[in-house]
Amino acid sequence: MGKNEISCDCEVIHDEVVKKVKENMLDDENLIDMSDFYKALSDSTRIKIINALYISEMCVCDISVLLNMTKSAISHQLKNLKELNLIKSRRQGKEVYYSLADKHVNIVFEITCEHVKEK
Amino acid sequence: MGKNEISCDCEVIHDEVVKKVKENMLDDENLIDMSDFYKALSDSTRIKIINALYISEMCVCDISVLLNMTKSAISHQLKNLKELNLIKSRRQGKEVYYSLADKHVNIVFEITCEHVKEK
DNA sequence: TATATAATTGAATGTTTGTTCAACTGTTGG
DNA sequence: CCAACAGTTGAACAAACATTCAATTATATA
Repeated sequence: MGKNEISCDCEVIHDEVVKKVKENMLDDENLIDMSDFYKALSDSTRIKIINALYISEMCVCDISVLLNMTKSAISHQLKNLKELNLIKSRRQGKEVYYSLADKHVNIVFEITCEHVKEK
Repeated sequence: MGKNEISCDCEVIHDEVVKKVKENMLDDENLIDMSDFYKALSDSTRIKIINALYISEMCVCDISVLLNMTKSAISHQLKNLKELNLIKSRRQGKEVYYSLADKHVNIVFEITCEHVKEK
């Protein structure tokens, strides 16, 4: 299928609107980064982890107990969050401690928290 | 399985930390609302729609052309976004125009946009 | 060194989800 | 009333994903 082939099933109705929006939209790359960021927070286990780490640095065992889930399940989700740069980790002896990566994460969490509460 | 049965596979290591976090975490209900909100923005099609509506109110056909997708696919995603109160709609003749539900959506979009750009 | 515990990993499984397809509803204008 | 077009809907399908399970790595300590 050619690059410019049209796969929508209609004609444009408002040329100027589509043109204006096309010119002002973010790049695909930025938008995909944004959706990936939101994807990280779109699961209830992961948002609970973020909420927990917002309050305090924690090790995997403690998070497991807190959320009443296996270490394996938690560890998989921590890996997801780390790969998306939302959290960071440090090892101290046998334990690995996780915390939020930076203040951006805090801020977005807070803003959305307020947004949801006001509904 | 009983409500209080433990399904994690370890013992708590730092009692005080877990206690403190448990006391300060948001309610499950709030956290699930938050993850649902993020879920709405976690797909690249939906975030493109949000970005488009951030710039201008649009009808389904125009969004289809803009994103080069079928009206059906767009309509399904618009339904998702509307059920989560991120967008609203008004019918004018044959066309249905969609726009962002309120300023909260704008704000969260802007904040995350900045966050992602700064990485 | 051997053992115990913390954590990670990969494969497997069941669930969720995005898009397609075809049929349908709602509205306008001839 | 009917034809044309905008939009919606539900079922089907494939892809993505969360958790489980079993095996493995890493570290501390007896």
